[in-house]
Amino acid sequence: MERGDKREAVMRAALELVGEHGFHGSPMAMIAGRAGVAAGTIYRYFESKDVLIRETYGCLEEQLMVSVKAEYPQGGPIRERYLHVCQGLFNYFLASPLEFRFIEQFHNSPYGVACRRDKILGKKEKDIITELFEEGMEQQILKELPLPVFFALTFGPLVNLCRDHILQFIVLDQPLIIRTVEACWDAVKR
Amino acid sequence: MERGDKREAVMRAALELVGEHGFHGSPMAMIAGRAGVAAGTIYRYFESKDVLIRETYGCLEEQLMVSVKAEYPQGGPIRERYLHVCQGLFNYFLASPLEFRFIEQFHNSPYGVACRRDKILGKKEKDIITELFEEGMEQQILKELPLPVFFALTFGPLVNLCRDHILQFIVLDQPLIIRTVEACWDAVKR
Amino acid sequence: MERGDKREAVMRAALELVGEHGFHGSPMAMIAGRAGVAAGTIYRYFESKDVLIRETYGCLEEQLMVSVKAEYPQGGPIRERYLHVCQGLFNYFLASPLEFRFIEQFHNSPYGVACRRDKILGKKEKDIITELFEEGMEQQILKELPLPVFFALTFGPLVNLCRDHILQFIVLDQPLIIRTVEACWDAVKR
Amino acid sequence: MERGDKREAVMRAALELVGEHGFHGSPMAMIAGRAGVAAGTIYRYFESKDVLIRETYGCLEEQLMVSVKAEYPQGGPIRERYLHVCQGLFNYFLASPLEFRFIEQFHNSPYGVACRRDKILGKKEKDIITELFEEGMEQQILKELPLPVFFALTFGPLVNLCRDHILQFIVLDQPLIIRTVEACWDAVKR
DNA sequence: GATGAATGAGGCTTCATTCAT
DNA sequence: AATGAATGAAGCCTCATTCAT
Repeated sequence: MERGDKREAVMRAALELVGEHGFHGSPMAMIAGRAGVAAGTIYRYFESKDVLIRETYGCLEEQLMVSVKAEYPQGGPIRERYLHVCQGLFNYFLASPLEFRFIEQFHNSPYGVACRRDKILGKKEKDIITELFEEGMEQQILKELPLPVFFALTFGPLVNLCRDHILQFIVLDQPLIIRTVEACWDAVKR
Repeated sequence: MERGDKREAVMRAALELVGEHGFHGSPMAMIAGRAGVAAGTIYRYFESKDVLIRETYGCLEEQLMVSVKAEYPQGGPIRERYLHVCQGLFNYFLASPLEFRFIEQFHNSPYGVACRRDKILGKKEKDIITELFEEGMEQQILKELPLPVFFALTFGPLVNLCRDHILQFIVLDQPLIIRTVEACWDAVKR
Repeated sequence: MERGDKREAVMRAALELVGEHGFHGSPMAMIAGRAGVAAGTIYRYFESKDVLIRETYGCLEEQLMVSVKAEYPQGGPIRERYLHVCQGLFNYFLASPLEFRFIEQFHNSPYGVACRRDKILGKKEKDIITELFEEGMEQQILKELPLPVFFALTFGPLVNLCRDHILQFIVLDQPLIIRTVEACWDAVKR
Repeated sequence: MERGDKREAVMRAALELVGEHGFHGSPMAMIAGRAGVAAGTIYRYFESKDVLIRETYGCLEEQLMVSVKAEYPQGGPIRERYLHVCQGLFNYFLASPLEFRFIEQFHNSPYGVACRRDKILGKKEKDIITELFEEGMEQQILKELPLPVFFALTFGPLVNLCRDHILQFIVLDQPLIIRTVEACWDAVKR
């Protein structure tokens, strides 16, 4: 296995195990085992378990944004852009259940809170979705609400349903996804 | 302290500590300390830590339903009942941040998944909210969607915003709560 | 074994093992084994290995001072008091080789340096020996030297010889001890 | 870098790091880093960490003896020779704090004990200082004492004070060094 | 019933040493 | 000869659970 591969393998193992059993159900030794390396080896690539988790999350977030931005109708009507983003997220998550589970676990942990704080306080670059909401409000197409409310109205249902789908409590097909996303649009539009 | 009191004290301590520090940040010894009992004593009332957590959750869920049902306009219009339930939940959670945090932690853990499975598969009695959605669909006031989608469109944003409020990423006051709940209504109504 | 006994047993085990193998040759598990308790038990009595070491040292230092002060000819001539202290230390150390080894290891470690710094900077109460040197200088019986030099001229040889004796590189009997102590007196006296 | 240079570099790095952080604060990887070689490379020159430490010590001891012998008034009066040796050692150690720290660490470790045993049991060649003491006794200039007592009376204070100086608990200047060495002379002389 | 000291498995991390390149 | 990634044993510490008092 080559150098980069090993790093990848460790992150992949962390992704899988955390997705399946949570952070506390995923000891470093188990991650190492799944990755096919010795326990000590992980520490050549990641300073600590915390760092491993955070970097794994970082990669996932990047992938996610890439997937959302793909074919994004920049400059198109707000509604179209909103539907595009939501459907993109749905499709990404449903196609990547492990990634979804990991991201969820991350957000529901001290890591995630700190991360969210940074984002809301604007320490991270303003993303495509924030822009969308701000522009929508300016154009009086969206309701006049604080940003976190838009995020809640959009990602709250989305995340909820992806989880239910992955846990097989519901089956989401394209038509249902579209109808759900349109319901979210009803929530945010004026 | 009497028998029942001791049991209560332990659950209260578990609630507080888990709300503050999560399951893994709340050792049994610490729960015992907070409850004012010896560590071993907890095991006279709860078979294991898992059981303690689950029973504590059970109590919280009951309280929650009581609070939602209070002054519930049974027989009134769907919209009014929907708004009543949502506002009730918002107000309950914002007034009980520890309870909220505990419930959230619970739902994002293996316990929570099993619990949710039982509920969706109908192993538990049909609750007031399910009734509301089913009736609304019958009357063609609500959209035609699977139940889990209604839950997602409603509780997704609600939980999201309560968390943000408790973490002080946003300040929810009554007007904003109302506008948010009305946005959720827009999502579910036809 | 009773509560106090267990604490004692752990310190005793630490004393013995550190004396024999040094700090790094004395893992907590080995100390526990020697003390006849489980590894985790040590942590009921001592917050960490560091604390265990420091408290063990503290006890030894107390014993040492008790032994030095016993029959101390307070108010007697400087020379007599000096010889008394030195002989007391020699006899204590030779009778307690494990204690000696531990104290030595402690002094030659980061712990010991911090401890020494506190003592020299006067953070600890002025001890009987410091008094002796200061009084001796005032009375012009001792040479005019900084305190650390007196300590070096006295404890340097003393510690060196105790080590050699314990390692059986030399055999110290009472006459030799007396002659050695008198040689030290020659070094400090005017 | 040539073969010899690399070996030197490793020993130099070991010296520095052990002097600064002790044996256990100086992992092989860190020594390698400081020396500018790969970790594995060290093992081409030294069988193990133990061997590296011992050989490094050996070099230092040689240097030390060279420094002591420089301008040594061979054949001169005992007192002059004694003062020369002691002052030489003081000056060497104060000018080479890392070397001093390393030597000290070495002596206070299992390595050091074995080393000392060999020296005292005469397995090593008789050194200049031993000669000095033996000659001084013969000439009845020095007290009649076993050799280890002379060593203790001389090196005990010396090492003690060098440490205090390096740790900045005292400042040794030439006059104070001279007065201290003379005090040691008072201890050993008849 | 209540206590809380004791247990020991298990978690994270370090580091001397090896070995394929 | 040199490299440095990989190994895995071993260290410190935590904590759910038990049991003698």
